[in-house]
Amino acid sequence: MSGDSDVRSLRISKLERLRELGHDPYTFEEHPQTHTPEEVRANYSSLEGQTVSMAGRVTALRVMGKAAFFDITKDAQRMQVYVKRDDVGELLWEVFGLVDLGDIVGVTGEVFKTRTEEISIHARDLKVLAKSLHVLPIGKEKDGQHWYGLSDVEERYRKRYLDLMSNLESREILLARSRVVSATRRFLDERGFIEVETPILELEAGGAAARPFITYHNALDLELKLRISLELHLKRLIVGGLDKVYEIGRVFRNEGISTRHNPEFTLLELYQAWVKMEDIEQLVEELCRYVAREVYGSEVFQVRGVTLDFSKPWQRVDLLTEIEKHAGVKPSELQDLQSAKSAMDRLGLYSEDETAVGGIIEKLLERFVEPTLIQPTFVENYPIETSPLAKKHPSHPSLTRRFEGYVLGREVCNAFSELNDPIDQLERMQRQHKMLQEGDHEAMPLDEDFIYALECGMPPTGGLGIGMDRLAMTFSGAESIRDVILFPTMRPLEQD
RNA sequence: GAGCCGGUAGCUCAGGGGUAGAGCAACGGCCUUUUAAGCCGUGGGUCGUGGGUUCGAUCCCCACCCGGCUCACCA
Repeated sequence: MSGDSDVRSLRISKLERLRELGHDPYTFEEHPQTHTPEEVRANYSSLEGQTVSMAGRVTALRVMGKAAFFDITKDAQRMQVYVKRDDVGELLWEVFGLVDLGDIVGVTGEVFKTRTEEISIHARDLKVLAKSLHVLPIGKEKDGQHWYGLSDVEERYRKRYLDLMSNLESREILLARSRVVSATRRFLDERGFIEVETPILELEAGGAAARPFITYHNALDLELKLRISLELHLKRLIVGGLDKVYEIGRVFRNEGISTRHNPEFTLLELYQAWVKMEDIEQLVEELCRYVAREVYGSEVFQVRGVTLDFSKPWQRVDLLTEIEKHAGVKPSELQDLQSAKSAMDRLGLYSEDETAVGGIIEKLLERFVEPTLIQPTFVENYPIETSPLAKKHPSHPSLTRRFEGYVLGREVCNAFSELNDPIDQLERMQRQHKMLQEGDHEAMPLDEDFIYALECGMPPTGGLGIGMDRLAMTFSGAESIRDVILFPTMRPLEQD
């Protein structure tokens, strides 16, 4: 007997025996939990000899004839339980005999210390609250060392429940993600931002450069797209007079999957009327301080061996200056496509498909500058070609009032003084639309109603976008975006 | 999409042209303070899938599937 299906039928017969004994696990609807394991340990002196109740999954089982020790675990806290036949009687002893590693049980008994001084519960009552019909990948652990468990990456993502019960680190990373998101929401709410929800199903997916997912509405007989950004709807709300709005929502991009990309991910976008780029930079600094305090209890913390300091203002650098510094390409070389391409060639980079200087600048940034931006840094002044929704730089018509924030060599935010000139916006969107029609799947469609909204007058506004998954990676030390997404997109196993 | 690496028992892994091993888990026995409990015993595998080479393939070759990493893509 060792195949999992054999185990399953064996455990079902144990389940039937439990029912014969009048102990059907699935009839129990609750179990008292007077204390957590931590509370019992913290208050041992007053609890010694007192009766307590708790419940959890059986994560270790040591049977010695007519007595046994077992561990129950709940909320990553473990408690040892002692059962003795003479104390619980024949019936409960038989019930206990039907308990397997992985079952969910509830116990009631007195707090005591074993010979080796471990605080434990001396069980007087025991309930099986759910049986596990499968052998679970519960590892062994002592003094921080681990044996076995579940390490197969694919299985951890496909069966996250097994990952969560057997890998404490996965649990901690995902809890950190949750704290990052809720802290962000709290921070913005406290500052008077209004949280809104805008459509996921759109006629045209705009606001970013990405290929959308396409779906279909039967009743309207209409092809719809899943949103790729939140931007164009939120700006309409600014026009409407909601001066501080934000949305934290899922967006969908029909693109490749990597350690930094999942087809659906969580985006925060916020817009604040009457402020400019520099104010948004300050907001990002304050937001990160707030999140750091909530997650780590400090504005300075260590992640992956690096000490990140959010207490100080972020470093501000100029995009083209940094490219010159790290790639050796002068700003003058990045004024026309021809010399930009030859600079790429000089660096041994492929440049055949490049059609605009903006794209080359972004590539150089990614390749040479990003890896150097470990401590929090704002890179400012992005090219207009790749920033179709940002306000022009007043003295450099090829640049915009845009910045991106970098931490640990990864982009964490993208922000700008929003373009509110409807004529300029229309021209830029028409240019994008033309590229789209010429086959660039990632170019932006023309959104006429958005232009109309701008024509009605949008106040000067600062905007910000943060990939919450990447922010969670930064604050949890996760190496892959899949570690901060509970159920990442995977190819299905069976293909029939 | 390309390159490299991986897929062997429920889990973690080793092995390698003659149809497979370990530890944990499982099953049976002993054990009334153990804690990676211990001791004795038992069972369990389409070696990712499909072809090919071979007397013989889990191993070699090819294709495919799934995953990981790197690159490309992703403003």
